[in-house]
Parts: sequence; structure tokens; C-alpha cells
Amino acid sequence: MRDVAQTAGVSVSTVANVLNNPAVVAPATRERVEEAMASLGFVRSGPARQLRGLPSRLVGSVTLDQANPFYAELNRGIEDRLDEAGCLVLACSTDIEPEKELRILRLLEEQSPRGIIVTPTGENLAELAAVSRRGTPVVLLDATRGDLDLCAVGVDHEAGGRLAGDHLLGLGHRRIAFLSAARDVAPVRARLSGLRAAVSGAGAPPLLEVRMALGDLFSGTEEAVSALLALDDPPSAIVCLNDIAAVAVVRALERRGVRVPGDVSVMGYDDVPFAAHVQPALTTIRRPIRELGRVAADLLLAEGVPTHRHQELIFPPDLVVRATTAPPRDGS
Amino acid sequence: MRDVAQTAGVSVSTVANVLNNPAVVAPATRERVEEAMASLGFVRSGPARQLRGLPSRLVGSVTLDQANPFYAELNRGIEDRLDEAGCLVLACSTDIEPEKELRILRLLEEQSPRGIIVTPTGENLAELAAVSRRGTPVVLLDATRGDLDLCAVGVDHEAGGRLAGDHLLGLGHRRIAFLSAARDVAPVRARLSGLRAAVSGAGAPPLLEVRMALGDLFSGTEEAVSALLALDDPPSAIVCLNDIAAVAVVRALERRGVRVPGDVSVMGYDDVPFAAHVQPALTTIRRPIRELGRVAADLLLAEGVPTHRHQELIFPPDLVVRATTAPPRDGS
DNA sequence: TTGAAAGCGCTAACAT
DNA sequence: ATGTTAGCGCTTTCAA
Repeated sequence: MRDVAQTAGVSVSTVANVLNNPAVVAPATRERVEEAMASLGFVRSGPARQLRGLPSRLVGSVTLDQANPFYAELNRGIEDRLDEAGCLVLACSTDIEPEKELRILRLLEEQSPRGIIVTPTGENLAELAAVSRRGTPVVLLDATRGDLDLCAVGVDHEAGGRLAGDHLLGLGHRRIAFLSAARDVAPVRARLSGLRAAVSGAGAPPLLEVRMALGDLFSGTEEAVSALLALDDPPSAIVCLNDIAAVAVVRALERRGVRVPGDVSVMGYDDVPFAAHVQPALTTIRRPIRELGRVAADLLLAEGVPTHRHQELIFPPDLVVRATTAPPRDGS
Repeated sequence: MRDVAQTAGVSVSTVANVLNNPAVVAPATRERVEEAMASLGFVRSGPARQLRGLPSRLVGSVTLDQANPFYAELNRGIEDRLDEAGCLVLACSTDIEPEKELRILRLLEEQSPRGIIVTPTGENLAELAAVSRRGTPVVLLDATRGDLDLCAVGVDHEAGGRLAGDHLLGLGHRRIAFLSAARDVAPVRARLSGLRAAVSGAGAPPLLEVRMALGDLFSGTEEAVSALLALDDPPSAIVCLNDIAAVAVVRALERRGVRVPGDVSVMGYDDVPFAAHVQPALTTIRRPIRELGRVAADLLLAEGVPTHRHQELIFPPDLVVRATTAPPRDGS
């Protein structure tokens, strides 16, 4: 900026004025300064502006895995909303490892971002509150705020679980299994609990639960499916923690000669983009993924205004019936 | 930092020493300072460090759409490598709009990041060179550097197109179509050109080309498929610009009663994670997606060292034969 | 309409 | 082993 000033034959504060308050600068002077900026390839320094106390244009987004289509969509929703505000997304993945989450949180905090949107592993909630208290706004995504004084946007997963259960029960299924993952996370636990409530409320046999290994997307379901099939009284319906697992389960089942939905019904969760395009198309519980991201970004941006009050938004999920569910073969 | 110094009864530079050069501080003093930091909830200011000329921990990643599974994977590869270096990814999507790309580039440059990894729309290559010249390292991803003095990591898409063509030709197909998108981009053009070379080299009839509308993932193939099917002499094989389109094409075909691969063969490109898990599993051209991201991040990080010379890395793609290709029904 | 100067939080060279 | 100080690039009073 000093160079620009020199080249244009003005002082730095005049350059500052053409940048921040052009109306106050004489047209001739302004033009001269603008030429100097162009010829020197001048680029404002974000860090210097932040140091002066201006709002940062960076926002952290901490998800479990940005390669997972659900979080990729979420990040896109966040990005779209932030883009309108001239902000940029720092996309981070925790792999559900609390230590990694903590490390990322620290690193993010050091950048003094406008705020951080986080899908928590569940282990570091107190730390998140601390980050917020220190001055970096935090909004929880796909989590309930509990007694924390933070903004949160979530989904009623209990209702989602119930929706899945009621659909299957309505079809005549009684023997139902839930596929969860080796590492538990609150949103999945809530789905399980809603599903279990529906099942036991209908007087059906207790819900089966199997866990799949963590790993690459789509992997880890083989053993779980084998275990289920080896049961004396195998389930006629399997609801999966998410669409990715559901697609893998359908494949694993068909590879073993079990027809879907003829022999067993399968449900996913999320309704990620490809869920409608696999064969057979997935019956699933939808949540408005991009919208969730957009709203979280909105909340984050709103933390800037002085009158801001923290709030929690809960979205209801929907049942989307497609081709992986049908009545059970026999009466069981 | 001044507060910490005061609370610990030392000077700021002692605080700086426990931060950057702990060995030089007396254990007792160090402990006192560390306590002060903890009790005050001290967090280093990244912006201030950058202003002092220390390397930034931010790296921009500009892709066409971070919600697209291919770019989501790519970003994950970048993130994984950067994570080891203590850096964070700024994930941006251009939607193949040159103006948006330009806007994002400017915004990124203002943050004075360690560098920018970009999958270019193709319109702003000169600008990218300018960014680099101004001091922000740029590495091109999924693009050739041409005469630009930049690092680049790419894939030999001509070879990929040829691989697809040879596979289909080997199966006995003669009448082949390529599905591209309304907005053209260099990597797709290269695939087309490789495919065309294979087709004409085999003396088969000229390659058909249809374009699909841009829009949401998985949408826009309906009209293209209809157009192809309405032809006097419809193709017996369709190669798609990517796996997402291929999945949608398979669906569109089957919805019209056309069996895949019985009636027509379909190929994708990329081998994104779900390609192996759709039904029928997709025959496609694989490229090492995460690896591409990791290598790009490596190259970017390497720009820091003084002896660095720009380089271009080209990865060869592979043919992955699965279940969407088969010999044509008749001899055509 | 333009300029001078202080200071944001930090680091590094130097002095003690 | 610890302290003093200048300065990174910018914004923002305040003065001219």
C-alpha cells in the first residue's frame, strides 16, 4: 500500500480512502491511485485488516468426513450461503476422532475466523463452549445444544427413527434390525432410539442391533450382513444408519442371493443425492441437507449482530418410500 | 500476549520464547507463563504471525463443485496431506463459472494463503499465472500447464478416452456415443478426443456426441438419452463424461425398457466410490482421486523451499471392467 | 480533499 | 535467561 501511495504520489491514507471510502476522494486522485494499484498488482492483506479488528472472512466447517456425500452436500450449503456474504469455508474432517477434532479446533481458532460450524463427535462439547466463550462464535450442526449456550441446527432423529419403524411395521415387518457403526455418535443413537420406540410400541420382538466396522465409505457391512443372516430368526427388514451403508447392505444381500425387497427390506437415512439413483432406488428418511448447511451459515453470520441471541433450530425428517422396502415374504 | 506476560510477571518476549523456543526459558518461568496462558485462555493470533511474514497455514482449493463426489474425494486427499503439515483447506466451488472463479481467486489471494490448488474452468489461466507471479503459489489440478510456469498434476485423459474406446471396440461395438455436458471443460474434451481417435482408428462409424444440461448432480440426462434412442441408428454403447452421469444414464435407459448391458453398454469415468456399488456395477475409467489431491498438496507445500522448480505430473488412468458393458446384441 | 500518526498481536534482532 | 524495540500492512481518528 505504501508502494501504491508512492507510485501515485499520495499518502497511504489516501490509498486507504480509495479502498474504503472512494466517494471522499477527488476523481482525478482516485484514478491515479487505481492505476497505481493495477500496475503494481496490489492485493489487500486480509491478515492485516483482521489485525486491525475488522471481521474475518473465514469460517470453519468441521464435519466427520468431507468426502462423505452427506457432509459434502452440507459443506456446499454452507459455502453457498457464505459466498453471498463474501466469506470462505475452511473444510475439515475429524474422522470421529476426538483428539483430531480438538487439534482442528485449536488450529481454526488461531486463524481467528468469523466463526466455526461443527458437527461434533460428541466428546468435546465443553471445549466448544470454551471456544465460543473466548470469542469465536460456534454453531452446532446435527447436534442438540443441551445446556450449552450456543446456536444449533439439528434434525429430529428420534422422529426419523420412528418414521422408519412405522413404515416397516405398517408393511407388516416384525423382526427388524438396525445397523449402526463401531463408533457411536449422538444423531445415530437418536435414530436407534426412535426406531426402538416404534418397534416396542407395536409389540413387535425387540429390535436387533448390529454394528459395522468403520473404514472407507461403503466398506464394513459384509460381516454385519453375514451375522444377521446367520441368525436363527433373521430379520425381514434392516434399517441402516445412513444411505451409504444401506447401498452396501443391499449389495451384500444380493451377492448372497437374498433379494431386496423381496426377501428383506432395507432402509437408508439422509437421502443423499445418489439414493434415488441406485438400483433398486433406496427407501430412506430424508433431511434437507443443503438447507441445513445454509441455515447453519445464516446463524453463524447472525452472531455478528449485537442483539443476537443464541437459538436452536430443529428440522423434521421425511419418509421417502422407494424400491427397497416391501411387505415381508411370510407373515413374520 | 501482553496480558499473559503481565499475569506471569514477565515480558512479552519471554512469552514468545515459551511459544517458539521453549528450551531457552527457565523451567520455573516457563511453567508460570504456561499457567498464565491456560488461565487466560490464550490463543495465538494467526493473522498477526502472518503479518510478521511467517508462512500461512491456509491453502485454497478451488474445484468445480465440492458437492460432486469426485471433488469431495479430491478435497479429502488434499486435506489429508495438508493436515500432516498443520495446514487447513479453504474449499471453494466455481460451478464452472469463470466470473465466480475469478471472484474466489481474488478473495483467496487476499487471505495471503500458503498457496492455491485449482481445477480451472479454463477461462482464467492467465489470471492464475498472475496470481502466482504476485507471490501466491498456484498448482493446477486436472489440467495441463501448457506454457504457464506453474506446477500441475493431471491425468492423461486422451489415454482414458482411448481406453474406453478400445474396451468397447474390443467387445464388438461400432456405433458409440459420448455424453458430454453443456459447458465444456478441457479434461472432458481430452477424453472425447481420445475416444474419437480410438473409434476412427478402428474404422468404426464416426463417434456420436450428445450434450447434457448442467444442473443438479444426476439430472439432465433424460433428454440426452431420449435423443440418442430416437436416432435411426442408435448407438450400442454410451460413454459418459463421468460416473454420476453414467449412473443417471443407466437409470434413464432402464426406465425406457432398454437393458444395460444387454441392449446398450454404458461406461462412466473417474471410478468414484459409489461406482462399484450401484446395480449393475459401473464399468469405468479409474483415476487415483485421493492420490491426485495428495500429490497436488505435496507440490504446493514444496513451493516453499527455495530450490523449488515447477513440475508437471501426469497420472495414467485405468480401465475397470464391471457390469455395465457387454458385447452388442447384434453385430452392430 | 489529503496527510500524519498510533496501534492491532506478534517475532526476531539485539541488548542486558 | 530475560527484556527492549522495531516493524509487518492496514484502518482510523485527528489535523491541516
